[in-house]
Amino acid sequence: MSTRDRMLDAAAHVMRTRGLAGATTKEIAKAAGYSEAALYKHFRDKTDLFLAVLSERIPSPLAPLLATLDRRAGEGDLAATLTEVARAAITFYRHGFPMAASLFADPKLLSAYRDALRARDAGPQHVTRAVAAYLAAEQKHGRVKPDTDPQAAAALLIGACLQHAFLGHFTDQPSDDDKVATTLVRALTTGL
Amino acid sequence: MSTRDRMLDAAAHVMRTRGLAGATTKEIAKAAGYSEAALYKHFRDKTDLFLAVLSERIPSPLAPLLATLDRRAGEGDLAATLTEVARAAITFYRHGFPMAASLFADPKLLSAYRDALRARDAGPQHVTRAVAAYLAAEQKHGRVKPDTDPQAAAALLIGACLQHAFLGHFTDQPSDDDKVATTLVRALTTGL
DNA sequence: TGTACATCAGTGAACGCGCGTTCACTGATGTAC
DNA sequence: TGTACATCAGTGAACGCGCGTTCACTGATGTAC
Repeated sequence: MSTRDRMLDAAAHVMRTRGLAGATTKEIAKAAGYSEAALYKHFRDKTDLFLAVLSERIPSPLAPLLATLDRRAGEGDLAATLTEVARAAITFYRHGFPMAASLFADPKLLSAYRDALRARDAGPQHVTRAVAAYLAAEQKHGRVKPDTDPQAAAALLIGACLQHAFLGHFTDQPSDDDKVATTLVRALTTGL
Repeated sequence: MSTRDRMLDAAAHVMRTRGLAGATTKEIAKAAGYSEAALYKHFRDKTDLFLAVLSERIPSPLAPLLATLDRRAGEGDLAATLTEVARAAITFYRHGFPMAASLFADPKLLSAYRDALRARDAGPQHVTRAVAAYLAAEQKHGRVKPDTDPQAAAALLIGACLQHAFLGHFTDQPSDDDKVATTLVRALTTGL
């Protein structure tokens, strides 16, 4: 594992545990086991380091899963597939939330990150979009009502996952993610 | 308007526009039109000022609306009521999001705010809870399917509103909130 | 193989700066007699 | 009404501190002949 990787891991860890405000060069260097000066051998400045953390240390277990959705339309159990997606989304959001939210404390960093995401054609919109595409495909297979709006339905499900992860951090109480995912999908399927 | 109020307004404004990191005593004092020293005549320290801003300057147009929901069960158009709630939620979340998210940059401040909310029995969970109570009441009136889970349905709708506000900040593109609210409610009502 | 030099990862100590906070103060307004 | 004093909102200037960043450096490893 390279020095650079150790520094990124340390920075990600400090950002998650102490928040963006507590993620000083001193703390990060200490956590990585190097001097502060060493950080500057691998990153131009602190912003450069943060952007690297955001790009390389926000895991995306979601992307591979979403990529498989194309092929799954019309096959298997629709509700089970959606539940799997919801569970993954909750996990992903729970993990990424503190760091993503932190960015709002520093508009400059936020917009730099936004630009980086745009350049890679990535970003939080893509989750809902992929699920919407899946639902539209299922609709063509006749497994979703023809008058359902796939985009809106996807927004409901993914939004609820985001909120669940957010509330988990805000209220600090544990919860059974599997059960929540199942319940949300059932409610979405049933309607009012 | 009291000096204290002017200071709180200024602090809220700076926090929203420059982020928590840019909300220095210097910037806040300048925005309020007072010296930095004057801030300390009205607030013990910076944390005290921030907590006052959070408590007194995060508007809650939502609370009065949610309070009326009790009485609305069984009356008027269900979809219209939900759409009204969704619209208000989007507005509320859009306005409050940057400041709330900023808190994740400073875990100490976050937990102090969480304690303050708990003391007032307030917090983000209450929105979904109030909507769930409303849906449960409508269910008793027979206007919502008996096998629908009110809590989950409310989580879907409110979560989607939160996500919509979040994405609005993250991607910086404008959107037609009324249309989004309508579409979400219709998708929730229809089911898959 | 030995020697002389180059490269490179990493460091300790210092730097200037902007931060939150405090200090002794000023000048306006209120109060007592 | 005038005078002497108290109160109070607000200030300018200074404070110590921790921040991000840079500097001249060290010691280990690689390379040339």
